[in-house]
Amino acid sequence: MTTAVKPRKKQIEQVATNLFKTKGYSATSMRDIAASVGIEAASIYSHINSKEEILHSICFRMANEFLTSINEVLNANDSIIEKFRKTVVAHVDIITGDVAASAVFWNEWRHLSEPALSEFIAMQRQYENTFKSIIEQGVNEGLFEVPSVSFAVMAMLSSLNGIQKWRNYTLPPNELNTAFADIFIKGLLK
Amino acid sequence: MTTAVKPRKKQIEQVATNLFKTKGYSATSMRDIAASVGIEAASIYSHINSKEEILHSICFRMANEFLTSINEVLNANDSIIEKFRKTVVAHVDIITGDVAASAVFWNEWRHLSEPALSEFIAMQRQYENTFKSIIEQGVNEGLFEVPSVSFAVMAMLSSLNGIQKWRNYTLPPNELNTAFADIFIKGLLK
DNA sequence: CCTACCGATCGGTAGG
DNA sequence: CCTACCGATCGGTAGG
Repeated sequence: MTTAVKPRKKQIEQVATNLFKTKGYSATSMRDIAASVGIEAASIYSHINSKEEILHSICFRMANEFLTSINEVLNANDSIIEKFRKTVVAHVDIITGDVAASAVFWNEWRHLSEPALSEFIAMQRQYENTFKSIIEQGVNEGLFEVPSVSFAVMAMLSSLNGIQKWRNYTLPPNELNTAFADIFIKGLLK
Repeated sequence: MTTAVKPRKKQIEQVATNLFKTKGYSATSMRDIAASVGIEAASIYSHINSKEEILHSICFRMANEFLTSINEVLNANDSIIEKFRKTVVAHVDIITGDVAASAVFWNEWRHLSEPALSEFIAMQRQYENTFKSIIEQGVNEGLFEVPSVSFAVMAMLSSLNGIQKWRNYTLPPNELNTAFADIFIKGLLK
């Protein structure tokens, strides 16, 4: 029986992700990460170049996942309500699929330095704007009624992204995604 | 014309709150705070005992505000929908009333050490449970329909608490509070 | 409120 | 992947 050995680099990133989530990026030292992996701090640098490189990798991987997912939904041939539902479900699935990485993505990106910081913020805005265009279309079709489209997007995203702070999921992931879709579709309907 | 001079201690706390919000508690040094106030780092200690004391003060002040507010609503003689509405409005008002302190309350409390940490978590739970009891009563009266009361509370609170991360309010505070109440009442109604 | 300073810890490097 | 170590910075104190 062979044991699947996780490549060190992946292991370091995973351990770091969990520590970044629990303690925060700044409060997590390279020695914390090394100790969790079971090696010396200096040895980490055989696999990665800096602490920020790990943060960069997590933040941009998640940002790409979110953007890829919303673009797929956008290109499908669905009603606007269905597009909205699919976007919410996909967003929740990405979060529950990797809660630790989502927490880092949402809470620790501010510790990126330029130019990565600006790039990351631009990706965030792009995602928000795509989501906004979906709600906007729902309003234009007379299906949704909102006091402000920006408000609706931000209220939604804050709610979904908050999952990573929950002490428990309250519902299993495959019910959580549709529960979110339902509550917000109802909330936005005219 | 006399200029109202802010007592040093209050000034230090306010400056620290803003820095904790922007950079995070761990990444904010006493020297950062001192520089923003315009004094030397060592001079801070004439007014406060430790960095954590500032965090403690912010977190517990906000926790008490939230708990006081929800208990007032609970004791009023209103319909359950009205209680729900008032709770949401009050919650949003507290956040928009001090966004920086709310951000610290929501994002930095994990850096408290025991026994304050456990006390703080208990207060959070108490608030969530009170909110939960309001929704539960709405369900019992046949007004609300939710897949899980815990889910509804957490989805709500995540959404409201997310305000502190918004790049802009999307709506002025006196419309934001009722917009939140409306969207979630609609979302929870049977 | 300042100067001067403490021990601890940080991210990271040299060299093997 | 390790030992040994670097300069910088941390929260905080002594003493005025």
